[in-house]
Amino acid sequence: MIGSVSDTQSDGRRPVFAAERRQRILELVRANGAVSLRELAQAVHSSEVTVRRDLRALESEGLLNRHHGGATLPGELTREAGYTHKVSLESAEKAAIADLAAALVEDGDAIVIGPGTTTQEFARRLTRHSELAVVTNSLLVAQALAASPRVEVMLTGGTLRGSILALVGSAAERSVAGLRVRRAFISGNGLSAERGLSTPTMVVAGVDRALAAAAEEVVVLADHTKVGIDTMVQTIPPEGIDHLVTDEGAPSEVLDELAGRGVRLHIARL
Amino acid sequence: MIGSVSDTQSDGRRPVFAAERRQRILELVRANGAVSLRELAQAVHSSEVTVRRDLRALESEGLLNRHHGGATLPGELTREAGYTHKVSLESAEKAAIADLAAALVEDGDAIVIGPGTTTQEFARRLTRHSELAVVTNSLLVAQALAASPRVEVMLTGGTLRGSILALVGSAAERSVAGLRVRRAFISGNGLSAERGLSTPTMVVAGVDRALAAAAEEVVVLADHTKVGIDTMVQTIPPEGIDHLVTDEGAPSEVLDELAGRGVRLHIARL
DNA sequence: AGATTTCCGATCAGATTCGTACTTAAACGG
DNA sequence: CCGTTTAAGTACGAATCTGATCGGAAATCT
Repeated sequence: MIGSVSDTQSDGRRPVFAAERRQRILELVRANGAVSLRELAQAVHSSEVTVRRDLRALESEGLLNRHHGGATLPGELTREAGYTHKVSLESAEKAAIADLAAALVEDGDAIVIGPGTTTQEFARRLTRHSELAVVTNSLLVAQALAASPRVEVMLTGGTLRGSILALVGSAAERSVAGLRVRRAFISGNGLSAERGLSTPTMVVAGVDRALAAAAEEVVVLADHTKVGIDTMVQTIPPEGIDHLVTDEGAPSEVLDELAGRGVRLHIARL
Repeated sequence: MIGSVSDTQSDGRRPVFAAERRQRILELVRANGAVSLRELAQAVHSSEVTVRRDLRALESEGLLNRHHGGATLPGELTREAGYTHKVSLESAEKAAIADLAAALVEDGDAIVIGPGTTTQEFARRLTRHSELAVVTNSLLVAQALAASPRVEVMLTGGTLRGSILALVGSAAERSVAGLRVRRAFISGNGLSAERGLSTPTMVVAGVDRALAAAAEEVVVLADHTKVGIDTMVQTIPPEGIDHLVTDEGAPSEVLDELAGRGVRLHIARL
């Protein structure tokens, strides 16, 4: 379709090919960070429907993010891969999971807590424990425990990832390298029987692995919307997971498979 | 990116997407710790109803806490009684000091920021800078800068001191050991000409020293209530202080003495 | 403790935008 | 020369976003 160079009439009219138009759209979005659909249509001399189609294609390639009214760069405005939208209504499930997971913690324990809204909820449950030592890379988890005088909170170092308010990077991984705790409580964006726990970004995966490596046992906290889902980067293989805390909505075939690989299941009832 | 598209007069209409607006709201809440609903509505040029909806969505994602009249950072301690009380006190002086100190930062700098209400205020002024690298041991400073994509924030590791939401201890000191930045912006509880900067607790003093040691120049931020005061542990001797940013109320004899020891003075005018 | 003011939640209406179906135009091949 | 295929434009119903209003709840003041 693009190969039809035979007809290059170089006079006043410009034959705008689809690829050329999309490239121009990308340039505009990159230059301004956010451009409205109307402006784009005007800029490339096409109808809004055409631009919409282009945007859909570009979005599927991950080159930009589409919103109501226009498009933006990926990364700047996006939080973690949009999974947070789904999670927004599951607060009851999360609370139940957090309750159940808190039962796995005993006074005097040393534990690791990873970032995530579920683990944050879990951390709130620990304020009544005594003589707890908690290592985390999540600012929200740290703040949830900051007011508890009998819980010692250690934060890993690292560069701050603003979208999830957690510390990542080589410094974060190094700072837990010499650590040894009893249990690590980790969340993620997807959990499948084949690939285990996974998240959509590399840097987050790196620290998650490091956190898990510091613990004798790994406890995964995942509500049912994440069970059976695979995202880009694998963090913990199924064999590395010792406990899974989830809620009733999780597909049983995935749970059975995980149990077959040695994962102990804890199902929270609402 | 917000300021760059501010030429609304020429076009008469600017595309503000929902996601963009929410991001801006988050930015404001993180930078100020607590923002009223009315202020938010005014800042994003939307109705209060819309902001309320946004807040509801953001709260369900755990990114902020909302309550009557506005929203605050997530985490219980952020609006601890003593803390917000202190923030409101002398806010005019602190703001003036922060403004003046922000002028000492240039795009592309690498700086260190210590904990404290004044330095937190100072950090808020840096959200518009580009290509900034900030190292801090204060969770509040980190959160103030979390939403700025052009500022890289690195947190030291360490054990969390809940009362000031800052990281202390040997791990914190170690993590800045190999660091070298241009300027360190430090606050404290007292500043006298004889003993320099001081704080009432040992562990805080330890990190303050470590932070100062990582910078070529040390900038002390202290409002007039701290000038002439000595507290228990000395952190930085007067010779180690390169700049002092304070306000008009500071006793001139102390300032003169400090100037005589090589401290460059920056007096903020209200 | 009671009254007043402020703020929140819910419902409704207006406007814009999105998705899909349908139509038109051009290119390609026989 | 004509049918088929692909891209682009038009149209319309559906979904979404925003702003306004009103009853009720919460906080503040006296």
